[in-house]
Amino acid sequence: MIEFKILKKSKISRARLGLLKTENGVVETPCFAPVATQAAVKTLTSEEVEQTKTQILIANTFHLHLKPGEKIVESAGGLHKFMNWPKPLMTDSGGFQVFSLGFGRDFGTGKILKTKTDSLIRKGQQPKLIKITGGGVFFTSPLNGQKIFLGPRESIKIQESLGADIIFTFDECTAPLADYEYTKNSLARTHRWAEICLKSKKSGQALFGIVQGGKFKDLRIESAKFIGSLPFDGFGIGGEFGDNKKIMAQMIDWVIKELPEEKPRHLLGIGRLEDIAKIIKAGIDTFDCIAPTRFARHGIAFVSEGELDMSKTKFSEDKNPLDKKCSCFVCRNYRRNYINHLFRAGEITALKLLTFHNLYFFNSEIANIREKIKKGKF
RNA sequence: GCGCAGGUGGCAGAGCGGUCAAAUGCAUCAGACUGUAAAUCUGACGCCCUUGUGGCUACGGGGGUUCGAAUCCCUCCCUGCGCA
Repeated sequence: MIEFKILKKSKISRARLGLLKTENGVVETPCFAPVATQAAVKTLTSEEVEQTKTQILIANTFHLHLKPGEKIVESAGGLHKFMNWPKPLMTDSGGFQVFSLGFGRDFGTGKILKTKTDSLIRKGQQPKLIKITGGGVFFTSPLNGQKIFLGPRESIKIQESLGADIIFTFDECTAPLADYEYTKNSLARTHRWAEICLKSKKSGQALFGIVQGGKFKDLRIESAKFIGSLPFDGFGIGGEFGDNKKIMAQMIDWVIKELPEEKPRHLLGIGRLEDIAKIIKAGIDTFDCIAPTRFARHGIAFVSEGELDMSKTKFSEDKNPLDKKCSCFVCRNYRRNYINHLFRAGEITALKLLTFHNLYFFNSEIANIREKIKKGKF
């Protein structure tokens, strides 16, 4: 079980300062959760992740079900022991894979639409490789074509075996191309699944219900009201976030107003550097995103100036640390020219150094924000 | 000196008479990435412009055969290997 305590509410925004207590430790919120899909933050050991001041991780039900299978994790004593991460853990339900391996893959789109397209996903339409039904989703593993069925009961059962502190309801993350009717229909299904998840859970893990509804205000509000009315331990806000960033904050706003105040809210899959302040001000307590880790592997350092592509030649003679104000071991000990060299030389150390820095930098930025909230300045 | 094999875009390396401004890989440059199929993906990559079934210059140098040559012939230069 978890306990959520709100220490302070901002008077100038919806931001709040809180403590999320779990059996494996306390999370100071607002807080970022790095993504450890396959029970690992890519390039880092769990010990290294701890050194980035990370408080909580999120792993993935779908991927761990495929490999190595929840039985193996369970027999290892659960995810915490399996990956030697003694701190709080979340598992995503597999609902994101309904999108990422479905329409996301078919249309080559992410959760936020970049370019306007005429193609819309209409009610009744199915992705090429997966089949979404009322009872759950038939996946085709992209790895080997294996067929996997995941519904609310299956997802909860797997998540119980994995043993994270916080688990999520099985939902359908809808695509930004989904039209109103598709989204409405999908939402009804996601709501039904949420109730089933709630009923089928036997463990003492905290269960977060996920709000969907796409870009449609009435659906978002309807979803927040419905999910918010159920006895979840907290709430996830998922799905697409519109055609541009301006809409995103507004969409969070629609939802947050409808959710019970005393419970934690997790924003699923959002967290580029530029988003942090906005989403915390919108009232988000925790959020996860692959950006700091994946971008690191693609050469991007998150620093005070913004996102720097450390693989560019312009850094080949730059003797500065990644960020002058950052106190992580990478910034204390290494210079940009070295990291640039590592990238150009294809050395995997480059990926590790940037991953470490990005996480540390993210966590520091958010720690600063917590301080500001405490002082009433955020 | 003789014999053999070669000289192709930044590099490696295909092509061996037209569909070749020239495969592919690497390198380079630019862009993307938001609950991770991602140490990934996309695009550009001879020069010029009015950006096009456009123009120009190109496959070691020079000459030739041919309607047409990176591709065939002659010659020169260079490289590698072998033999003196």
